Amino acid sequence: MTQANYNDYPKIHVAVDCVIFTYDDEQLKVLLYPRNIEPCKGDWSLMGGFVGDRESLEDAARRVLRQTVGLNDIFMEQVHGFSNPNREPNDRVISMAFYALICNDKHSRELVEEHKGEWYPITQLPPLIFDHNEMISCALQRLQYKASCELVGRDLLPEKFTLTQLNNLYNAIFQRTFDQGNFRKKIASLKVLIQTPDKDTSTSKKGAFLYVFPHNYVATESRIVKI
Amino acid sequence: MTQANYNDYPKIHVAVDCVIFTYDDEQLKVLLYPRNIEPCKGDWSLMGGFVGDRESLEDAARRVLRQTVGLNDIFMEQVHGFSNPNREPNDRVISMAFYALICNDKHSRELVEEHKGEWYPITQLPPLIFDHNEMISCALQRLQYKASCELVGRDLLPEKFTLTQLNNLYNAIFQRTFDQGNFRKKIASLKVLIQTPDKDTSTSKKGAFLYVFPHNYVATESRIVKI
DNA sequence: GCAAAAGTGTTACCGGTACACCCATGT
DNA sequence: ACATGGGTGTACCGGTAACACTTTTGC
Repeated sequence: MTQANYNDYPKIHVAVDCVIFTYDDEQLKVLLYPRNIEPCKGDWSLMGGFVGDRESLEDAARRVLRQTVGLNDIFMEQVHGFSNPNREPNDRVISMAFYALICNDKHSRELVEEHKGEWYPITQLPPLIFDHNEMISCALQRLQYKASCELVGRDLLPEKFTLTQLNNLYNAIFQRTFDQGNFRKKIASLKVLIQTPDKDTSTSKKGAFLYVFPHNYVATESRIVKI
Repeated sequence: MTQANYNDYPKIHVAVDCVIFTYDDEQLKVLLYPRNIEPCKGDWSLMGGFVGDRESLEDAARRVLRQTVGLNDIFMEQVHGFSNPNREPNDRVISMAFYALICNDKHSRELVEEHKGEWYPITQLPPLIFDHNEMISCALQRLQYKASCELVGRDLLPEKFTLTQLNNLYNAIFQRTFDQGNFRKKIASLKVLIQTPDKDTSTSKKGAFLYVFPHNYVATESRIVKI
């Protein structure tokens, strides 16, 4: 009886790299780090880590995120596997890119600073090591796709937010402007957000109603944005 | 000067598994194989293979496809990485699922028979080993997404085909029926297919015009199907 | 003539877009 | 009163869906 014997097959270093998005100052931003080892020491890169022996890709990504921004329950999704044998000059590493969405006011700024992390607007990214720029492009595409199918505010905005904030978030994600009136109508038609009695008066005299996501919001059935 | 030293990090077996789609008998079908080693010997599975030391995931998938259906230039795309440490009972393997589209009349039936491959309609899949059923679900979703953004007939239909055939292909992919008149209008509006002078008379007395894709067709700008 | 598949036409409706307009309020 | 951002209303246009209809041909 033939038994599976995988010993003859090569084993390979497997890593994850995280495209961490946040929304701050009306911009979609990505968290970058100066690489601390040669080659390319000091160049900008995504935060990553190797996958452990008994660890799934998702577990590895969660671990990296915990160590990077100090958060446990983060929305996170596979983007693409990068596996060109020459993608790293020194050694052979296959890396799975992930993207994650975090609220700007919930993560640990101390942890980020400790590793000299910097938030870069998606529109003003520096050159990154290896294929990390490509990872970010792929991640943005995924985020746009997700945002076109469902409301993504829960993961990027504060608990309570105004429709204008949500509108601006979508502007930032798709790098275009959505008409205010039409955007509000669309959101209203989805019937998912809950209007609170509270108003935000920081940006207007009239004050804008604050909205929240329902507790168990998963996804909407209908498309939010045509892509 | 700190140099990258990855020796301390674990190495892992990496594999690819291929969801090979074809269109035959008005059905979308997937190629399955009886597993030839224990555990689960004889159970249905996708065709896969380990990734070589100096091989990208894509190269490994192409190699598997060549060995499986005897074709070189196949449309093929990453689906998702499956990495649960316990996904295979005997050993730890991370597998990248790919999906591929092949014309039913171009692949090598001898090769397929040699390994006892069987084409199963997507609607009548048997239970598969490990997480292979999940791989197929993910692959179908990807295919539907692709087919919603661009015409996929080139990879699944014969060189020349009728609009009814294309209509039926879309019915099979989305597992619903598209109205004949509306579908034809949609295809016409895309202005990508080229009508040949030839007709297919095998399924009708009147005969239906045969169409071809232009040589360098890549993708349409506008959506074909709302999803 | 009739059946069957190919192919065209008609109409109603829904949703997106553009844009004008009203509302509330602090200064 | 007026500027500012919040919020609403309207009119148009294009695409989609449902469905009826015509065409061609073999039997």
